[in-house]
Amino acid sequence: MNIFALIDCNNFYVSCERVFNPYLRNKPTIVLSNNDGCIISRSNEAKSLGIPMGAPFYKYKDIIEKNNVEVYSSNYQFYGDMSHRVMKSLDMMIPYKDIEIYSIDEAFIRLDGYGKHNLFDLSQKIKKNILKWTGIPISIGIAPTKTLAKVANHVAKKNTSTGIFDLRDNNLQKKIISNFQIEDLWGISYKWGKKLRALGIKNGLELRNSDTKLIRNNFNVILERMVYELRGISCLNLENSTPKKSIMSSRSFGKLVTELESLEQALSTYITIACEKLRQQNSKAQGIYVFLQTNRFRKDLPQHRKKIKFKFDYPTSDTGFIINIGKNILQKIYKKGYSYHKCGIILFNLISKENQQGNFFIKISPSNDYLMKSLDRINQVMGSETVFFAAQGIKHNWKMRRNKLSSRYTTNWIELPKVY
DNA sequence: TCTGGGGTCCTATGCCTT
DNA sequence: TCTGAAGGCATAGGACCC
Repeated sequence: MNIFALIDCNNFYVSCERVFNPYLRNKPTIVLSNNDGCIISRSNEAKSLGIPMGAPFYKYKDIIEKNNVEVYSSNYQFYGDMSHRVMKSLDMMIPYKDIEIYSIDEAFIRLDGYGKHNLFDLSQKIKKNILKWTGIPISIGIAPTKTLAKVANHVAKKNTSTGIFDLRDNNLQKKIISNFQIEDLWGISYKWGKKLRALGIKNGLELRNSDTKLIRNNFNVILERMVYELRGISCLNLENSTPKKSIMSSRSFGKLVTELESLEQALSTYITIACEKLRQQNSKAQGIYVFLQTNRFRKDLPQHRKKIKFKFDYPTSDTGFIINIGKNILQKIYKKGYSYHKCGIILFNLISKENQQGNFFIKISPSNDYLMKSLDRINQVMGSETVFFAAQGIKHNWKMRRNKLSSRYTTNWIELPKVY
C-alpha cells in the first residue's frame, strides 16, 4: 500500500527568526518579501490579527504598529541554511531514496514499509527530533496519495493539538474533503476554482466524485490526475532532484531608476548571480531572456515593459560573455523618459556541461571556464563579491530595500549569535 | 513612497514534413 | 505538382506551486 507523509515547517521564515531570537516567541511576527514589499510569513499571533498572506506591507502598517508586530526583511541565506538542517535531520531518520524535498519548507516522504508500525509514534519521533535538532516546529500529514497528504497536513496544522494527522481511512477522507473549499486544494487556485464552481463543483468531495472525462475535456491532465489522487489512487510519485532547466535572477529596485547606466549595473549583477548558480549545477545555458519594466501599480506614471529573447551560438556559462550580450539587449529595450521598477534575466535551455556540443564554425576556448572556476573559488573562500565584474558598478543606488534584516546567524562568522 | 522572486508543467498554435 | 491528413517540433503563454 502507498503511504505518503508531508512534512511541512510551521510558519517557516518566522520560525527561523525565532530560533535565534527567543524574544519573538509568542509575539506577533511577520517576514517580508524582497524589497520589503509583501508579507510572506506570519506567526499564528499575526494571523489572528487578520494579516493576510501575500498582502502589501504598507497596507497593513497601521495594524502592525498598533499591535507591536515584529517585522523582518527576508534573509534567504539564513532560511536556506535552516532548511538544509531540517532536511538533513529528516535524512537521519528516513532512507534518502524515500525523501523528496519539495520546497524550502516541505518534504514528502514514503512510508510504505512502515505500514505495520504505528505511524503516529514514528511521526511523533520525527517531529520531536526535528524540533530538538533545529528548533523548527513541523506538522505531518499522512495519506495514500500526495494530494491527500497535503490535505492531511492542512488538518494537522489547523485542527490538531499534536500537529499530526492520519488520513488513510477512506470514509474519513470523504468527510474531510467535503469541508475543503475547492480553492484550498493543492493545485487549484483562483482561476480554476472559478471555472469549477461554474460547473457546480465547490468542494473536494464534489471534485472527487466528478467525471474524469469532463474534467479532462474542460481542463487538463493535471486536474484529471488530481481527481484520481483524491479518490486515493496514487498518480504522483516522489520525484528525484534534477538540475534546473532555467535560472532566473531579478529584483525590484529600492527606488525607481531612470538612467541606463544603473540598469546596466543591476542587470550585470543579476547575470553574475545566475551564472554562479549555473556553474554550481555544472550546466551551460543556450540562451537568455532580458526583461525591463516600470511599476504597473503606479497608474500616474507612463508604462513600458518589454522582454527580448536571445539564443547563444554555443552553450556557455561565461559571466563576462553573457553580461556583454545582456547589456546589448538592454540597450534595445530601454526607452528614455520612463521610471523603471524592475529588470531581470532568465537563462534557459540549460544543458549539462558534459553534453555540450561542439561547433564547426566557432572555436570554443576552455580558458574562460578556468577563469570562471577560479573566480567562483575565490568568492567561495574569501566571501561573495570579493572579485566582481566592473560592469556591476560600485555605488548600487538601485539596490533593494531590506530595512529590517536579521543576522546571518548560521552562515557568517561575524554575525554568529552572541551569548553574554 | 511603499505590491517578491524563482520555478515547473501543459496546451494551443503554427510551421514543416511525410 | 497539388491536396489533405497526421505527426513532430518549437514557441509563447497560461496555469499552478512555495
